[in-house]
Amino acid sequence: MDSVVTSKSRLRLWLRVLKLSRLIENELRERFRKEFNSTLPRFDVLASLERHSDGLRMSELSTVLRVSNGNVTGIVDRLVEEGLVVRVAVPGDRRASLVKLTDDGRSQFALQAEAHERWINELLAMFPEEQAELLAKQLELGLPFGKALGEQV
Amino acid sequence: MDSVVTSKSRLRLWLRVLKLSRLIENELRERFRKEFNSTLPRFDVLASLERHSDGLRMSELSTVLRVSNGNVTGIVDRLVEEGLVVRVAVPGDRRASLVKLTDDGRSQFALQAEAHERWINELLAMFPEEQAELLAKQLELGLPFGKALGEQV
DNA sequence: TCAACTTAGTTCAAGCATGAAATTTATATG
DNA sequence: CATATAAATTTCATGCTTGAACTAAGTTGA
Repeated sequence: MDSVVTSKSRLRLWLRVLKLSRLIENELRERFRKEFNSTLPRFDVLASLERHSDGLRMSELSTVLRVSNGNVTGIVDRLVEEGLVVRVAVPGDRRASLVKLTDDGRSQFALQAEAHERWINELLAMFPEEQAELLAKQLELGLPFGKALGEQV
Repeated sequence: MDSVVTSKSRLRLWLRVLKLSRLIENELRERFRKEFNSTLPRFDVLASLERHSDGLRMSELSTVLRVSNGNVTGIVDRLVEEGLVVRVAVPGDRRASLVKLTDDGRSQFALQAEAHERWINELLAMFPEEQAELLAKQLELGLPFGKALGEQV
């Protein structure tokens, strides 16, 4: 019935996913700004560093977060200015640097992570836990070209 | 078992949705750039205008697309430069203007829309149609604070 | 009429994101 | 060793996005 290549159902799925993620992201952006005078990208960097307590190189950060190198440079610059992270020299390699959370960064992150989890539960409240679980599983299976890269989460 | 407010399953769901939408968006961005020397936001504007052939005001565009006014100004400026849309004066109201597709804009959009649909099918190929249908439906139900605004899609 | 308010849109500064070019340092290879 | 190549990061130009401030035009009502 449909053409060989094109399925309207996938397009519909994509539009739903996009709409949902935009909605949530916009709401989170606003809350991060108001509550913490911060942003989602900064939170993502802090979260990655929290998970890797030995620190991460700039290039590792950009792999884990799947964003460009230049992007990470800017975000880390601002986090350094704010005293939430530091760039530590790497002994064997003067090109590289290791980014680490400061104590302040770690405690800021703790606050933000608690709020983040609470907000997500609030914003996705229309999905009963069982359904959320199921949906997460279905979406996981389908992760495309997920060629075992950094594998965040 | 879980705390009253917080459910890990919703957080997991959110992270899946975010990951999937980032992956697709990044891929689409790259393809729009390479194939059409254009962007997703520009495509979104063209798509809205195609749907509303009488044209849309700036404020209507920003409502439909759920982005800020200033944002729409910039994107439309560039589309006007490229000759894909025009700003038409509104008879009764000298503050407003109606944005409309040009013939060129309409035919550019046709090309892009065909490719877009094809790409989505390719990128979401791991979801069989039935599953895509089902997932789309489940995600639809849950649309939060979807207070019957512009109702894109 | 005309001042107060509202509405439509633009401008602006800041931040995020990209890809390409440049810089600096490390590593090979002759 | 010396030079070529590769790797880690930064810089830069461009574009998207926001929220806040601003301009211009329409609307209201004393």
